[in-house]
Amino acid sequence: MSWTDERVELLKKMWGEGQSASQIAKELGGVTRNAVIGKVHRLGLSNRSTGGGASSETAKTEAKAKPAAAKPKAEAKPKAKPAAEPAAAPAAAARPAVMPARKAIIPAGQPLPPQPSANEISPEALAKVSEVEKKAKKLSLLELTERTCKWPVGDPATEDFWFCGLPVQAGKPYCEAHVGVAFQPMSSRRDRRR
DNA sequence: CCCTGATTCGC
DNA sequence: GCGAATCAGG
Repeated sequence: MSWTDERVELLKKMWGEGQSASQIAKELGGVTRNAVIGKVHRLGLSNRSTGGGASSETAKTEAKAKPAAAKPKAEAKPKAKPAAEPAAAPAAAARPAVMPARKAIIPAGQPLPPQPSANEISPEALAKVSEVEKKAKKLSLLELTERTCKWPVGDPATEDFWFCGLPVQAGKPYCEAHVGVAFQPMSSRRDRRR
């Protein structure tokens, strides 16, 4: 498998949506997540904050030891926009030309409501939670393990209290549904050193 | 053990 | 340029 335009495009799209490398790899097929990550890096879109802010947190407890590796800050985005540019309503009101910034025009696709919401739990996530709680294992505190969702349900002061107990996803304390309401944001894993 | 992304390095 | 191996961490 090679990185055709289409595949790269899908990669960019999914990565932009915050999909994990493994998910992207699975979707693409024929590649491993390593390949995806490698490509992501080569494309220079490893981190999604390009907004000009020079926010490279690499200075931590670094006494000395500086790898001094060549780090090309590849930027320069080609202008080619393959497709999906509505460009509708050109005859509308004149553009003030004082656009604050390039506000991405939403292609009006079907599944794309990733509006930059600050902190707001999606109704879907909440719905998923209540749905999940129905089939929760209702574990007691002592029954919790490393791999059981520790989301509390009910009032601890009463006997009507239990923990979700569903299998957790990855090192998180909750199952997928509860992780969804516990924290919104993207995968936050930072810090790299060597 | 599951997963995540990051980096290295031989190809 | 590519990606498996490896690393580092949740």
